[in-house]
Amino acid sequence: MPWELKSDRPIYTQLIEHIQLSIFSGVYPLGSKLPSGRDMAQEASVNPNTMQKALVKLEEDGLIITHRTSGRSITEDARMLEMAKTKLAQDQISEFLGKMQLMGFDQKEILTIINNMVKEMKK
Amino acid sequence: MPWELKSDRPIYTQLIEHIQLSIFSGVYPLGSKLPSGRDMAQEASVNPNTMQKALVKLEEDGLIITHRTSGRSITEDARMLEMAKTKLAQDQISEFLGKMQLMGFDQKEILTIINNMVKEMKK
DNA sequence: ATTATTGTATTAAGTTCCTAATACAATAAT
DNA sequence: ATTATTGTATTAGGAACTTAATACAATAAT
Repeated sequence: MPWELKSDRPIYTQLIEHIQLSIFSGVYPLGSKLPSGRDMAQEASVNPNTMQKALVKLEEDGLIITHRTSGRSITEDARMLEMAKTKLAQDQISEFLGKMQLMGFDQKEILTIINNMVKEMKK
Repeated sequence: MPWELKSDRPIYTQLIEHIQLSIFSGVYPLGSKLPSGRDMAQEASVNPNTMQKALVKLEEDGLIITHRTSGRSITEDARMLEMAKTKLAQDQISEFLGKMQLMGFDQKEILTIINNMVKEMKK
């Protein structure tokens, strides 16, 4: 899968999303070793520090583990990965619900609008 | 209601949210005249241009109307206001669903997680 | 007609964020 | 022991954004 980096958004966030998808979809299996940061940077045509920033965030989220001098690997624990995935979702949802409340929507309204939009998407 | 401006987020976005709430909750009734931009800026202890930026955005969203030299007013049309409110919600939801999809979640998963979180919130 | 009040445009200063260049540190490989 | 490879830290340049200062334009009020 190519990296398809655009300039309308920070590169490192796009790297994060790309690698997340690679992990979730099994491109990098559980426990497998990742290419070195420099190699990944070169493959994505990106400065090593930019890739570094993405990888550090992914470690904070619990998706990958770094071994000081021998590279990084995907977490071995399937439940850990599923929890990390759920946490990512919950962070997004919290932020989303917070904004909606700031705009004056209550939970009932939010659910109604979401259900309508999902219905539209399924058409 | 005080303005309660914090420094962890752009001021103008907080002004937008504050004024939105004032409109949605009826502090500024439909069709009523708003204080001048300068007055509102002073009341919020903010530079006039910062308030200006918030007001321009609110006009783009269809919530208020500007009369070149005689100030601004809230839209008179209740349906327009309701539409503007819904559009704000839909913009948020689109952005949210987009991020979730980038992270690899499908619609079913998204709905499941949201329902669980809303259940939690109601406790 | 004059003045005061309104929104608008221009410009600049300050800040934060992103990206890159470079050097450093630790250790696996030989 | 030496070397190559790994992640890390530091620093700087530049871009984008936020806020502010100031001047301008139009018109309602007098």
